Amino acid sequence: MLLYQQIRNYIHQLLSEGTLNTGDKLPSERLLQEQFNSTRITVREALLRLEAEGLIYSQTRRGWFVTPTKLKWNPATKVNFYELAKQQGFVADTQVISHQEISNHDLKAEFSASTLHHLQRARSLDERLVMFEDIFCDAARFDGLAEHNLNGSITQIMANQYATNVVNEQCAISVTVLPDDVAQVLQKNSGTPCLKVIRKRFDELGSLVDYNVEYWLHNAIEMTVEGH
Amino acid sequence: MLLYQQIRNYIHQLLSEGTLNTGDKLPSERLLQEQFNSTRITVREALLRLEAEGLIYSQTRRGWFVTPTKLKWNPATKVNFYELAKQQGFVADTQVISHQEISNHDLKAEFSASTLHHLQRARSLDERLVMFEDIFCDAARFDGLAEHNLNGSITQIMANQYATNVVNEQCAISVTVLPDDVAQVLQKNSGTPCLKVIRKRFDELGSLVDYNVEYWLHNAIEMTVEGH
DNA sequence: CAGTGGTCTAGACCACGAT
DNA sequence: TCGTGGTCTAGACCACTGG
Repeated sequence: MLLYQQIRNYIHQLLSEGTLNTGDKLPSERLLQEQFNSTRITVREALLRLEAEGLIYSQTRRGWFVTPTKLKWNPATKVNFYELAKQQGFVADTQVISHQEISNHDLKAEFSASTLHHLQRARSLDERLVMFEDIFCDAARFDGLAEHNLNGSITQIMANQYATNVVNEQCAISVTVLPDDVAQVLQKNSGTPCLKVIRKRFDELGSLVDYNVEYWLHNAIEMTVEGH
Repeated sequence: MLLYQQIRNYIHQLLSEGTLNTGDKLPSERLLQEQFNSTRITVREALLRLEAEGLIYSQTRRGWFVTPTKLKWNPATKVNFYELAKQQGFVADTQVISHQEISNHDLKAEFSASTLHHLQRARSLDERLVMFEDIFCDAARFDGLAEHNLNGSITQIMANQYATNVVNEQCAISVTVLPDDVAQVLQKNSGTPCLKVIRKRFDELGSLVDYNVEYWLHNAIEMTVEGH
């Protein structure tokens, strides 16, 4: 059998035995290298595959760690992020990365607005950064948005402060890697796999309320969808 | 800038310029190595990231190729696979990998059945293998299933031959890698990233009709979901 | 047959983390 | 200061593809 598969199997075994548990640090690359009389290149081959598999993740120059349980999330329900996380035993947190009003953006046409809010946020579960999002919405419609607490649910602010209710939503879900700027915020290497979710949300009149682009670490989330 | 990022950018550029188009073969690893005065390890670092990004894919010992457009698919609608592919300009194909009746499986309880059909199929778009699926259903309920054409829509067979209609469906979607046996069928390396979709489908009475596990090459599909 | 990707060796230097 | 992962060099052999 291939050497990197042997190493991979070995880690699999440590995981299934319970020798390694959620959040634990793996043996260092150099230790594994010695243990298998191999080289770091080969060891990393195994580790990168385990990462792609979603079982482990790395923290730059700190080590490799066992991935926690995935958050189960249904994009079609409007459950509050904190509530959802809490139900599943996570402590959730949100931080605003930036907020500005922009006037030259491809999305202007779709909103038929001259100025848009552009809000960037990052979210973490149990102190682990797992998601980055860009939120766009009409600046005129949501005038003074920034005066509210942007760490919480935007949906709630829209409902309570602007009498705007989302009644319809379209998601496009694909697998890709974190863009470089996002990777930096989430403290990951560029090239880290992710689930990209583009969400368009509409009000009763069918007009676009907001346009969100979310990047989820691929090993942090499992999506559920119900049909018909 | 990092060398592998330079190589990655170079390929990005070839793609955006149109020098490389859908299905084209990339320069060989050794050619890129010379061009950048580098080594294959570094070149492969770049290529593997581009693969994770979904832009290119490799065919063992044949080369690296530009990924075709992704199929847009809504798991909650019951559109025929062939029809969907055709609408988007693909030629679709399905092949049955295996079919057997099994009597010892974890799913037995969920079906409250003593024997299950286990059908394995692979699907391709434009001759490119992109999906593998395991289908489980009650062997007693769908007695003689194998006498029908299993290359087509199972949903249709169930509706037309067994008066069974799916009215409800639950999907769980996650990112992982192809299991080794699946990788072999799809002619990929084990460790290839994929989108895993577990689908449970129910009839009017709320009883489980079938249980499907689908593995989609991550660069072959984009899912769309509509909510509320 | 030559060319390709897949795997592997045996090193190296760096920047950053923990202490 | 030392251990860690991140990046990189300069090779090698193999199995398979394609002509």
